[in-house]
Amino acid sequence: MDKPSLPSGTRDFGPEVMMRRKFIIGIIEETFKRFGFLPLETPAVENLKTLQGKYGDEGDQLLFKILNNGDFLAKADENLLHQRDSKSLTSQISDRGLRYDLTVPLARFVVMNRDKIHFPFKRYQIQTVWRADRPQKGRYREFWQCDADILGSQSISNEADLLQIYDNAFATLGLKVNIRFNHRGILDAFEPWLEGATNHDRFMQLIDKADKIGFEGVLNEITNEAIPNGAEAWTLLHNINNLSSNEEKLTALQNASNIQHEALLKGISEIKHLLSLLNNLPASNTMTLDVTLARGLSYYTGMVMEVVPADDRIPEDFRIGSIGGGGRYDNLTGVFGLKDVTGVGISFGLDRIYDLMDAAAIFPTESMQSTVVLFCCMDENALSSAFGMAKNLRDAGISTEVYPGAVKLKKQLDYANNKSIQWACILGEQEIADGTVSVKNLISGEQKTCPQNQILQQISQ
RNA sequence: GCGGAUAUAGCUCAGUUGGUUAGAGCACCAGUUUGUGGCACUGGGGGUCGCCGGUUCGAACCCGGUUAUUCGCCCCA
Repeated sequence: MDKPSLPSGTRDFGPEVMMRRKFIIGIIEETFKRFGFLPLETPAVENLKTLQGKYGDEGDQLLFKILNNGDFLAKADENLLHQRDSKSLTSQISDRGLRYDLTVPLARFVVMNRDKIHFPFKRYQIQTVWRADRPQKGRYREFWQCDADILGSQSISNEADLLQIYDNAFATLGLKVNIRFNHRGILDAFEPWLEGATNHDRFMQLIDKADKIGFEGVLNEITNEAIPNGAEAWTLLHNINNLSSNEEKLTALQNASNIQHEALLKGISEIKHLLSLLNNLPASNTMTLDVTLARGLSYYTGMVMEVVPADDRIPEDFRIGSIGGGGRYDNLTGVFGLKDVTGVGISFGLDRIYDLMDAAAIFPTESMQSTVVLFCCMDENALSSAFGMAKNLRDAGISTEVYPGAVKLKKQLDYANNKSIQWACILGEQEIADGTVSVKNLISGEQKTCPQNQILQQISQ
């Protein structure tokens, strides 16, 4: 018999893990709802046409593709088959793939349902996505994203809402983070100075690595690749970032002579607007303008945001990238034929948040508990009384189990112990005869015998 | 797509220059205790040492290949 195994980059989530994942999901979902977002789910499988060309060449390679059903090779091109040309053959033998993120399915949904949707459209979506990436620490082939997006509203108040969602959710989770934001307009303003779009794209790719390789590391790479004025531009950004307040950074940007550009003015004014909305609201986490934040080359066109852990309970050596990110993208639905719909959204990286909270050991105990009361019967005759009492407790909202069968008491109490059940209600010959039940507190060891209709009073003391 | 590391019981791992019957802890089962858990003690079940081949009188150990996992790089959450 073959040893059972999992495909690499995928995981089972056992009951203990699921309890904690649900704890996280519950808080994120509750926060989304409290800001007026409504749920959306889309299929795991999308047409490849929907997915391809949306994530760049690299992204296309990372798509999981599904073989067509039936005799899929029969209609395939003879030459391509003979040449073993996998890439060209793919389009002939695979029409569908697994979704790669939640944003493209959202765009597809909005375009297909434009007659039913009222803008601004606020939806959240908590589902699995798949990427055929090489797995490594904090990176999986199957993972979850928790997205909230607003479509069809240009107002910066949406960005303000999203930053508050980050702050609220992580505060409720009990994890300290740093919320960073930037505006693509600020970075776009560097394009003339860097002498063109190609240099600019590469520059943004490189500065995105600052977290990993530091100021010097980025500077070296920029120098190696001889990006015109790259070193100066990077130094300017770095110096601005070292200023202590968001306002000082904005002033410095305004005064930087090499990057004066329409895009910069738009970026600065939108950030000022954002800060004015958030100014008087108390926040649990720091929100800092990080002028080096680029977030890849993807579709972002306005504000970009990112969440990084900042909790001292996380072990020093536990390095993991961002645990959330988002931003504004103009013309989100353009590729599907619906023009001029702007969108802004954020995403929570559930799996990384879990890994962090696990490493920092900050899951509250209530995220672990399930059953509160276990009925232990000494003989089969007691089971029916136990069922009656268990129903009453459940009706009162208390998670209750009746141990299956009248096995040895030691075994039943072991079971309760392993499951961290707080109360054992023991029913033997004596209790049944007297119409009582022995209620034992498994934490203190205390045990009292009481009438069968008074369990609730016993355990709520 | 490229590089490094690892692979021994259900899990985490020991295993001496290559030498008899491959070990520990945890978990599981039973007992000490026929109605009282956590602790302790005693006993028990459990292994194709990833797989294939080679060297050797003899391989968990050395060599080659292969597969899987994992950590980095590219890229990303």
